[in-house]
Amino acid sequence: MANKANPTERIEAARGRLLALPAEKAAKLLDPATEEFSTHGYTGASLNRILASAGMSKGQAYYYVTGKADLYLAVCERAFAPIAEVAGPVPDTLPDAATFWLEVMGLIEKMSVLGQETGPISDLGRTVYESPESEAALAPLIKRVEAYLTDWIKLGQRTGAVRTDMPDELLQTSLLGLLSVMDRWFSKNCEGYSRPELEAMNRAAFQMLRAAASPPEMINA
Amino acid sequence: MANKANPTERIEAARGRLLALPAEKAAKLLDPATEEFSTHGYTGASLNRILASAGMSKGQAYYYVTGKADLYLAVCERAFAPIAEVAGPVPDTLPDAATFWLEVMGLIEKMSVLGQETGPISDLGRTVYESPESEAALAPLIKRVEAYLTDWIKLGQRTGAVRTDMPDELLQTSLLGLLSVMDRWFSKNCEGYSRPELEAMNRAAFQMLRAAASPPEMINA
DNA sequence: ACGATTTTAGACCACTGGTCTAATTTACAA
DNA sequence: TTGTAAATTAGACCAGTGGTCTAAAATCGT
Repeated sequence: MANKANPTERIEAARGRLLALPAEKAAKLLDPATEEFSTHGYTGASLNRILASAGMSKGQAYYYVTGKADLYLAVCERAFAPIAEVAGPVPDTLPDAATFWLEVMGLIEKMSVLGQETGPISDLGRTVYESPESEAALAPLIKRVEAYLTDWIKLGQRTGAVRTDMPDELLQTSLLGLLSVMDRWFSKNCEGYSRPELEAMNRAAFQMLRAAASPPEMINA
Repeated sequence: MANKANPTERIEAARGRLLALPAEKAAKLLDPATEEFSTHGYTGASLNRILASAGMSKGQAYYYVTGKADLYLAVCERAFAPIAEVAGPVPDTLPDAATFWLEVMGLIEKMSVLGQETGPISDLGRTVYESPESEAALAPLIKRVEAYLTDWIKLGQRTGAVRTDMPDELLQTSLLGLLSVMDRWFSKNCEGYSRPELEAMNRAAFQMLRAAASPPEMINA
């Protein structure tokens, strides 16, 4: 039977079917969806356009995904999966602030390299905070990312590398915002610059992040 | 006559009629529209809902505004007008970096005071960069704001207060992003804190902005 | 070969922003 | 006051939206 299943069950059933699909088959739906969400944002994206360009019927798609929000979540989870993989766990302790920033720099480096391989994930990333609707759709994903970032910030604070003079949430929001806006810029403009120029800019951007995050005592004037 | 007017003429005609309206009459449409755009973002907002809650017919509204994009622009321009007013012109020169930051601090202070008076403008502000569609709709407004910010940054660079080690656009994007994300946080969370706490947080946030913008030479470790 | 289950197709629904015409109201002149 | 031209309003109408649902088709296990 299993009819009249409550919504939670329904979405989980559909999710299960989608995940059971061979990646290649899932891509038939997720690829066009990724393209559409990237270029039009969440609310602006057209499900019908996605279906048309995927060559699927509505019934077929809705068998693997319960709606637009669900599809959006699936798209983002797939897109961000490699990043999550390369991220790795947050260390428990570090000797001092300097090594903390070295670690962070390495992490960012890895991610930016990955970003260039994987293609422009930023266009999709910028849609995340587009509207209350999009945030709601991605709530589970967002929660995980923020928890991860929080762990790093807390580690930074333990090592004395990160300021402790404002509420955690404000600090975290600010740094995440700064990071994402920079990421967006780089992914948009990286083609106009040479490798050495890019590296210099990367260094400057990293220094900016670090300066923002560091305790105020470390600033001169 | 004046039929078959080209699109530019049409929108200007409508704009003229809207501006000619007594503010109180215009508010009948713009107030519900502001509410709707704030809570649902640009693409997510429903024109029909706005019209219903304004008690206007479609024909009436479209007489003063040529479409959703146009209405959105009108809403944002009205909402940001007082800010633009209090902003004032950018000085030509300043003696040194310290006074530059004093000026900036004063400016931010003025704006945050105004923000608390005017009500939560940030909910609307966050919708600006929601999607390509919303950005396109606000293009004229965005251009003006960014030009203003650029002037301040250039002044800061002339006085040695602001770093010059990255492309103008990256610097500007980053600082604007940082500012807006902070503004959003404050407008959302200011009610949970006492006055002294708020002031302390404000100081910390400002210091963070300053640290990010300052030339790297000014950082110790 | 048969019955049960999974999968697909697409008609259908209430809604979206936008256009257009016809009616109404307003303004002004004779 | 009346007549007429212009400004303003009402709402039917259109193609397109995300989402639901039923009935047919394909697949599987026995």
